[in-house]
Amino acid sequence: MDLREISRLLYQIKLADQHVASSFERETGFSLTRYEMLQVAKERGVCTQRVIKEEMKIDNAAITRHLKILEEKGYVVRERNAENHREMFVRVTEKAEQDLRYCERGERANHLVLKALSDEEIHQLSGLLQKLNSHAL
Amino acid sequence: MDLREISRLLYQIKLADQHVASSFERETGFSLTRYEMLQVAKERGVCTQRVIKEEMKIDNAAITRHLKILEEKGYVVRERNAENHREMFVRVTEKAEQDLRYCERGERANHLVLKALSDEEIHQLSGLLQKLNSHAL
DNA sequence: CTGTATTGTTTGATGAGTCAATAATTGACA
DNA sequence: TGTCAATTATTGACTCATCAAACAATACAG
Repeated sequence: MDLREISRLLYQIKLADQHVASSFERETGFSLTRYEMLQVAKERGVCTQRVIKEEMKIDNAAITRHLKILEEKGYVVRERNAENHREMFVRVTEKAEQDLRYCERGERANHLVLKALSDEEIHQLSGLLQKLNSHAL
Repeated sequence: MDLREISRLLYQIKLADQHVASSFERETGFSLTRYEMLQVAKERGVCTQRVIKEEMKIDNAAITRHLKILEEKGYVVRERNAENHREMFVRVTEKAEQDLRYCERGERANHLVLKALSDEEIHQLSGLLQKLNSHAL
């Protein structure tokens, strides 16, 4: 297993990410990251940006910027925690929930992965990625 | 298989890409993309940017910019094809070959993936990604 | 040949992510 | 109380990717 083979594999991951993320956005109208962000926020109920950051393993700066955009679009409401003014509470709006439900309903739900892989293979892939990601610092 | 599950999977791919690419760069000193680019160019011998673009499935603009950087660092030489002035020939230099050989030798060769996954699993992952990527336009 | 299409590369604008620096708030404690 | 450290969010500077537009060189149709 030499470096060349590894770089080939890693480059395949990069390509997969690019394809898959752009097709997700094309088909749902949501960027993958912001979709995930909304879902996390929705599942958590009202929560701070820190919680989202930890769950998504994304940079602080990215969180702030995405949430600003989501706020402008009316998908989330943000307000400082009155008891700890460092924290910012985030809550998804009814509008967001509607739009999410809408794009879930569309049978456009991501074709790319489903077309390429069987349920069994998707499950396998997910397991491998989880293993890989859990080894990252 | 609903959209939420899919987005989780896709987000895992994104995270894997980020982890893996940054650890590759940390450990080899080469950005994954530029490493791959040098390898492709090396394997092809003298070739045009178009060939690299097709092999790597990367945007034209990205190719130009990476190659400029590689040129500044003395890793490639570029010159116009005398017989077709639209084309740019690329050739990797001796310096590049040396530095590549050097970083291959280092037993630092990418730990992350190797630590996380067995050879068997890496093989599986590679197969799944290939399948996934071949379904992208 | 001469205009039109096509090809290969380059450039500019934009979006997403990082890290590092800063600000603001809180908590601990001498 | 006053200062020092830690926490949370924000901002700025940078990299890397994309798309679209521009460009120069070539090919080709009449």
